[in-house]
Amino acid sequence: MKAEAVELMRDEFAAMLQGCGYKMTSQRLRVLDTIIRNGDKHLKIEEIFDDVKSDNNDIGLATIYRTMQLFEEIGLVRNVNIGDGYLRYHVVDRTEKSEHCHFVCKVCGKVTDVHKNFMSFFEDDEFSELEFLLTGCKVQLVGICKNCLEKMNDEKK
Amino acid sequence: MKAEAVELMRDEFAAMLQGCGYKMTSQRLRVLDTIIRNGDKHLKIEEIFDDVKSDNNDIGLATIYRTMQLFEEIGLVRNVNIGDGYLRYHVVDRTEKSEHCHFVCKVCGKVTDVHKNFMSFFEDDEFSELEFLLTGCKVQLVGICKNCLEKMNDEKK
DNA sequence: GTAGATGCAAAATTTTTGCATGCCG
DNA sequence: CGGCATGCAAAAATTTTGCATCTAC
Repeated sequence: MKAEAVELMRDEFAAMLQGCGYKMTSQRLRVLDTIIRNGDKHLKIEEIFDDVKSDNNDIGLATIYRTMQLFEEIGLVRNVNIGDGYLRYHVVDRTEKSEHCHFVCKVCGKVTDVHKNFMSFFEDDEFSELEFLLTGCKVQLVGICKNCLEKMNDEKK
Repeated sequence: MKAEAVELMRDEFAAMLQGCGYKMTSQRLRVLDTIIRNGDKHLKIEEIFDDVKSDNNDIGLATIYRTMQLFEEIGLVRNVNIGDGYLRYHVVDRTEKSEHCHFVCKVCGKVTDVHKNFMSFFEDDEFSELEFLLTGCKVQLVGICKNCLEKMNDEKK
């Protein structure tokens, strides 16, 4: 998504915020821009902070924390936990039927989105015995990415 | 698993440690005892700390951190991330074919183990295009547990 | 005896909070 | 204007580290 897209979304974004009793501010718009430009990067707070600051305009770290909590609350982003100890976020794609899953390379740590609906896996009869209401699922695949596999092969030679 | 079981495991445990160049200590044995007695509780560091301390014998918090890192390294435990911001651990059951998954109640936060092998879900042809070597998967189911569902029903009445 | 382990306290990290000031609606 | 938002700094909370001492092997 390009900067123009962010520009176009601006009104819709303001409406979302106001609908929940929040205000549109330049900081929130700049954070929105950053997370949309890095839609698939699963940025952590510090990375969002650095990116937002890079436009020669200061912002407080606390504002990033508060803004991401707000974005999560209004359903704009979701947090991803790849086990590296940082809060990471990705933009929610409303056209997806269910949350996508993440493949994490255990060599380089890179996260790759896998767009596939897993909910159906968990909605069959086998699970009816579990006695709870299932509303969502998070799937994390772990392995070694193509890049790292190639590097490992090169080193062998 | 009872205390006797821990006692019986002691030699095997010592062998595991020594095989990796580590020493058997009373602290490590007490931590082992705690995590085995609470096998399905997914304790966080502080809870392990409190439990180990409760036998009227002091231990340092740093030791718990170092011990859990060690246990993870030798494959005795695995960390679970239910998104509450704490490092949590569960004992690895070597009789399970793959890692089990966790159901997290979004009302009370309780974690329930679901013993089911999901790896086969991800090993079919649809995934061959993904271009990475899949070695494991973590599945987290989210919903509302039986207890909370009942409470919600009671409140309606 | 020696290398690894512990305990304590200090440090480092990450995240939250209080409060004066600023700015959206 | 009024109240929500921001920035800063201080505080909290979690985890790591350094070092003297201790202990397993």
